[in-house]
Amino acid sequence: MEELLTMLNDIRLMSTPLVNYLLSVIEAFELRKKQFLLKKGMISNHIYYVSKGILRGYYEDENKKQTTKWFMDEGNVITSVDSFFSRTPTLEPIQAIEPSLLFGIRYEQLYHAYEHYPEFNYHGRELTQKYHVLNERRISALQCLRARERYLYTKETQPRIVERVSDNLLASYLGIKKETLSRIKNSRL
Amino acid sequence: MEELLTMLNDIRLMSTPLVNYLLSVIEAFELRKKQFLLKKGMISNHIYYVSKGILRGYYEDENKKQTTKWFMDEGNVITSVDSFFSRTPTLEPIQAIEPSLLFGIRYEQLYHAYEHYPEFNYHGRELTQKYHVLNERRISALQCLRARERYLYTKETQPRIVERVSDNLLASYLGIKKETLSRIKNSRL
DNA sequence: TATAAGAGTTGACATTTGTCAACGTTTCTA
DNA sequence: TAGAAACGTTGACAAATGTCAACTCTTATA
Repeated sequence: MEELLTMLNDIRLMSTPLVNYLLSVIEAFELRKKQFLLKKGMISNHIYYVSKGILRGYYEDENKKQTTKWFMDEGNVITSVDSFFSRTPTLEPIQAIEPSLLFGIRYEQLYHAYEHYPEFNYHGRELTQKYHVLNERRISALQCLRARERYLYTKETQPRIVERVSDNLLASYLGIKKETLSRIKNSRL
Repeated sequence: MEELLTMLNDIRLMSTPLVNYLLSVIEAFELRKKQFLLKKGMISNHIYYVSKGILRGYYEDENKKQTTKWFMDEGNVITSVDSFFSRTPTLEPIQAIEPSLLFGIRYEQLYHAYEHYPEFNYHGRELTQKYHVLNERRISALQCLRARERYLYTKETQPRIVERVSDNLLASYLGIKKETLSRIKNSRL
């Protein structure tokens, strides 16, 4: 919890009333391995800070084929972005890959903070910008690079993630099959 | 200019001092067809509102192969996101596809507004969120769909863009070759 | 207005990646 | 702790997409 406040204060020092409000509404969530934080069809009502563990958001098509859209570990802020901000049922379930500890705030309470503590929009804007920039880079990688290069790029830019998740999940994040990833790793491609 | 203020007031009504500040720092920019708004290696110092026209941001690799990262037309807010927010030289030149009229504000003046008119962080946050959500959807399309489906999805979700740009540029946006796009359009794939 | 440059199409063929099936190894879990 | 499930690897082959070259048709421009 302390670390979350530190992260926010590092963006810009928060006033005591704002801090007190946040402390009064933020809740802790514990997840077991493979447990779901959000299931398909639900509206994402919380945004979470990852204190411990690693999670993924994914998409599952009609044929049950899963595509991992993101991995997030300690220090990151997560939600099903589209669902949370557009208030619609999500196509993107979120699942813990390892046992995880999160701190979450509800949508209404987040917007209450934005309305009543205008300074907090600064934090919201900076955090959204951060993930927006990361998404821009991810789009470049998906659009411009081939399978092998996407793997090397991801290993370079997100080494902790690559070490931490199974090849099965990593392949679906890279947009390739696990067999192809295996061949790439063993230089057969 | 009026339309830009309307767009911002629609997000949340702005105070008169904020409006006056914006009016004092926003400049108009006119571009001819094919003219550059931003060239590779420059730091993106402005963020722009597109009043008339259509532009693209793209990436060019060592072999001069271009990949269009986005198209934006009337009513949108554009910049080279990574460069603008991380204050680094851009890899993403921006070029007008048609003659265009833009209204721009400098980075320093935008942040001046964020600091001195806290209410404006609300607008910055909402706009960043909007494009963040669009990027999330684009990542899904790039990662989950094949060439033909990406074309149909883009025609469905951005019909104005598909009608307005050449197949050459559209193909590079879809991450495929113009020959492949031609075959898709003529149902040979 | 002649000429060049750009845009879209098509065919033949190459390359990349996926599919399916099989197998050994590790890790859960009843 | 035995059996099942998940994971990673490999081979043979199939499907998707790229490459290159040629050709037409339009559009821009000297």
